[in-house]
Amino acid sequence: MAAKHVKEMEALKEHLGKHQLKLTRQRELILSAFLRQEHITAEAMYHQLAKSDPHLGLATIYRTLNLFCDAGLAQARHFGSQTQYDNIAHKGHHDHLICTGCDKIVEFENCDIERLQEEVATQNGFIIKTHRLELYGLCSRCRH
Amino acid sequence: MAAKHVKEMEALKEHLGKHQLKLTRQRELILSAFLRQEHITAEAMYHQLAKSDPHLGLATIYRTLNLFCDAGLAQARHFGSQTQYDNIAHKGHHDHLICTGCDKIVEFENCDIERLQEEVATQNGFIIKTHRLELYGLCSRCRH
DNA sequence: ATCATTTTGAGACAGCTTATCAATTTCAAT
DNA sequence: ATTGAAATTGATAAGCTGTCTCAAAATGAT
Repeated sequence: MAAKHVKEMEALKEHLGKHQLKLTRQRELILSAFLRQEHITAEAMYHQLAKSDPHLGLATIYRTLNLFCDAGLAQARHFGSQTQYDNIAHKGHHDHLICTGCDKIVEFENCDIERLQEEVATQNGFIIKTHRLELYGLCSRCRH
Repeated sequence: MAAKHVKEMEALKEHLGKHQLKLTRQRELILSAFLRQEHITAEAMYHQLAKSDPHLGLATIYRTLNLFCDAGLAQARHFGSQTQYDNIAHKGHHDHLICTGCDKIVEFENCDIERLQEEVATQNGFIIKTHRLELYGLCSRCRH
């Protein structure tokens, strides 16, 4: 367990304590790997951790990532046919401009949009954990 | 085919023509049903259309809804374990607030966000055709 | 160290979507 | 209107993602 993830480790322990759950070697391992990512799928983590622990089961990874969601450390987001588990602590979110002509993807960040999103959420009694913004259109080259 | 959906019907025909695809009774039927919805799952449409055509296959509905996505009439959105097909013409410009606690969906519209999106796109040489904005978080009840 | 409780790993299982393929339908060219 | 190549359909098998089952192992309070 890297020292820099102590805060998240404590948060997990607190959740475990409150719900009569136990701290296991696997949960520590998966948390450590998870906190290094911005977002990851269970399958990707399964392959990534196969080196560290070849016997770590896929079901355990799913269970543990869902546990992280319950503990407020992760956020599940359905993307394509898979579930992405977002690292809530991770900063530096960016959105996407996607050209439907050539599939080019441009990443961008806009504080004003983020602020307005918060405003909308507050008006509706929501607290935002993550978001997804994708703008689909034609880039300058594909516009002809 | 209802007369009010002529525009979408033309758009579909144009797409079919460009890709050597054919206009079938099923495609007309499914388009007609789809345009009456704001968003729908393949399964829901399957049951809904069972009255009109008991032999219409589920696979055909999936294929056709995906065709509508290619034609720019629909947009697939993965939510929970299912895929929602959004009616782009009907939906116009509204986005979603999604509660990850109870799966509640609140639709909203915000002109300022739309304007900023256009701004970002212009700065990057893009012309937006559609977009998707989803805010994930907890609603007032699930926040505890 | 003991022992009730929780967790794990492996595979079975379930839900949603796509692939397969023979039979049918479409549509451009007669 | 008929023909025939190509696309589409319907039924179902197969694939993929994620959850459930359960015996064996690990945890942690005593």
